[in-house]
Amino acid sequence: MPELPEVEVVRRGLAQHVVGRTITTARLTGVRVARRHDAGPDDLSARLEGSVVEAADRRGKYLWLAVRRPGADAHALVVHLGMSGQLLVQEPAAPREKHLHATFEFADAGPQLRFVDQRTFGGVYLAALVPDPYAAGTGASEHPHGVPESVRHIAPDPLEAAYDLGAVSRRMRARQSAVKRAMLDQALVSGIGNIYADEALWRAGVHPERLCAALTKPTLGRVLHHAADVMREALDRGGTSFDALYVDVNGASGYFARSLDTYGQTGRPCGRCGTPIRRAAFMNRSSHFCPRCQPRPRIRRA
DNA sequence: CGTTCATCCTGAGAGC
DNA sequence: TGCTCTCAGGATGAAC
Repeated sequence: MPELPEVEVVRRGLAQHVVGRTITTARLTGVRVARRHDAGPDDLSARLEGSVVEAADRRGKYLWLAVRRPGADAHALVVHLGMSGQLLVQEPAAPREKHLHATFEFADAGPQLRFVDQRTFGGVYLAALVPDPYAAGTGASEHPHGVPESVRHIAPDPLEAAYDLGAVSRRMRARQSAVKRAMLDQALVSGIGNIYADEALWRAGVHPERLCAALTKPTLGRVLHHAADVMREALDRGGTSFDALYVDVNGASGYFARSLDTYGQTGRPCGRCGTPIRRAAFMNRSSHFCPRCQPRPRIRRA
């Protein structure tokens, strides 16, 4: 479940069903699912055995479990869901999903944690925890265990206290690139993907290919404000599910798909002006927008 | 700095 | 029925 609301739904499921339990066995199928774990799948399995899950944390689309073996430092079991990854909490006797890549068993012999991913763009790996480079410095951090070293380059997402909308819009304005490209840059602001970028731009009435530098600061602020807003609304409805690929840890779908105004609405009337929503290729993927509410940039880029 | 493009995979749906 | 083509919630690295 790729974007922030969907990943947060999964994180909450992990907090409820996995935190506090002790991992006895981690079974990885093949090498691909653990390809980002440099020492290989066997090392990952071995290092997880006997670990207690202390927390389920997230930044943007990156999810991790803080795990600790008795007497050792905490580490992060990082999970990225990619395009089609799922984390499911299932009884040991439950049938194996077709694209099951990892199974985590617990000392209580209760439900297992399973990683299922049709396309295997996602994966799991173990990483050291380092101090959050974006921590505000004052008071308690939202990430008391820190962040995985591999997540250091990921900027705070709009639902974090460390998120600074003013700073992001300032950095954005300095860019000579399309506004949608900047919104999808996880090192600038994290958690936004193709769906919520299109939705936020529709709400703000900004064409995805407008140059950041050509937009006013208030306009950029509005775009970012809408991005946070639409993701909060989606989270309230359990995320966006188009099919069975995007479900929570119990296999349940979210209900935000019916609330989408542009994404996947090609040809349907714009909710504001009735003009048919258009789809255009952009960054090797698709943008959806209203050609009337979101006029094209006047100057075409070379 | 930026951008485009390819790549990693599987499956669904359209058109022929 | 089957074939080909396009498309899909993402991230990364090469080449320009």
